[in-house]
Amino acid sequence: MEPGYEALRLQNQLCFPIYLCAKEVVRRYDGVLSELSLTYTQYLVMMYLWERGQCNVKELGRCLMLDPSTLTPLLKKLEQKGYLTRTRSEADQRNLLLDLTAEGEALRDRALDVPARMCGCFGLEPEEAAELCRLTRKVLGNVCGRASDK
Amino acid sequence: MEPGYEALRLQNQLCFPIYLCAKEVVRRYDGVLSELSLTYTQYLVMMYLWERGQCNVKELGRCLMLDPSTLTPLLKKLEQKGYLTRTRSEADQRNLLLDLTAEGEALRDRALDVPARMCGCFGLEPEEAAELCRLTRKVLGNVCGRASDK
DNA sequence: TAAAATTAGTTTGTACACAAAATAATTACG
DNA sequence: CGTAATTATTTTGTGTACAAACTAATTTTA
Repeated sequence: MEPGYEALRLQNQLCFPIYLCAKEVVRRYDGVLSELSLTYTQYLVMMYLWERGQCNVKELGRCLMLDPSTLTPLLKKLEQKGYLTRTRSEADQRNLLLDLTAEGEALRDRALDVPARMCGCFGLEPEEAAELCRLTRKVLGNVCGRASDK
Repeated sequence: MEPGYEALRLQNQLCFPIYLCAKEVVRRYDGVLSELSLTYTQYLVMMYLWERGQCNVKELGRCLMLDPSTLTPLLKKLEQKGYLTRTRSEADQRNLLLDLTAEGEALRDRALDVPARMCGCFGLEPEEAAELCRLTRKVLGNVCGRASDK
């Protein structure tokens, strides 16, 4: 109708399908992960710990790109569920050390089929999945790099 | 190290770059949109209203894929900022009609350069952007369709 | 047409997500 | 060595985001 506003049309925004896609994927994960008493973000934390073992909040936040103020309450919840312990480092009391409990370790086996179940519902061919991975990583690299914004 | 857990490695999760990409893109938008006193989600609502004009909460939620309970407080904030009005429909008091104010309409011109500024920081070639759009829409279609999960 | 079912929106509760400020511990420096 | 600067985490405040329960209005139906 009005000219000059095409760029502002919702259907022309690349950000919109990206935003929706991420939101719905996370939602689908949450449905499956509820069986393990985990949310999507909690699942990311557990994957990190299963793979790398003990770490502190800063390192976890750097690898998952999460703010420490997001992690503090989340880690307390995982501790309450009995999946990890939070202990101040002897060497440097500023560092909070995160360690899996036996129950946290055991959860790994119960999570083994989650990736396959979720990947199946994406409905992408293998090459498409690889390309989606490449493109999202590319955008991520550009958007996060210090901006030459203006 | 341990065998059998490759599928659970963070680097093998397609969901992770999708999740990060969306989060960082929204964050970048928020930075730019703060000049207009809008958040990313509020910007989506304004784009819908700029394009389609009056609507009710249900229709807005259907098109933006947002829960009405997310929209209620968000719309109250947009009303407080003076960008829209919330009025019960005469014909059917259940419907809450959303209308742009003059200030809300005027905001459209101030938002005109947002798409170009943001698109530029994605750093994608036009074909890549088109492919990313296609792939995220495809995943969205599969993930949202009633699940043949299990 | 009066009760039942449906519909639209709001409220409540839980869980991210991050900026900014605050706190506590350690390191650097004068 | 003692104070300033730095570092790691937590707290506070704001803003989504959705499930479930709730309210009010309308439509269906017995």
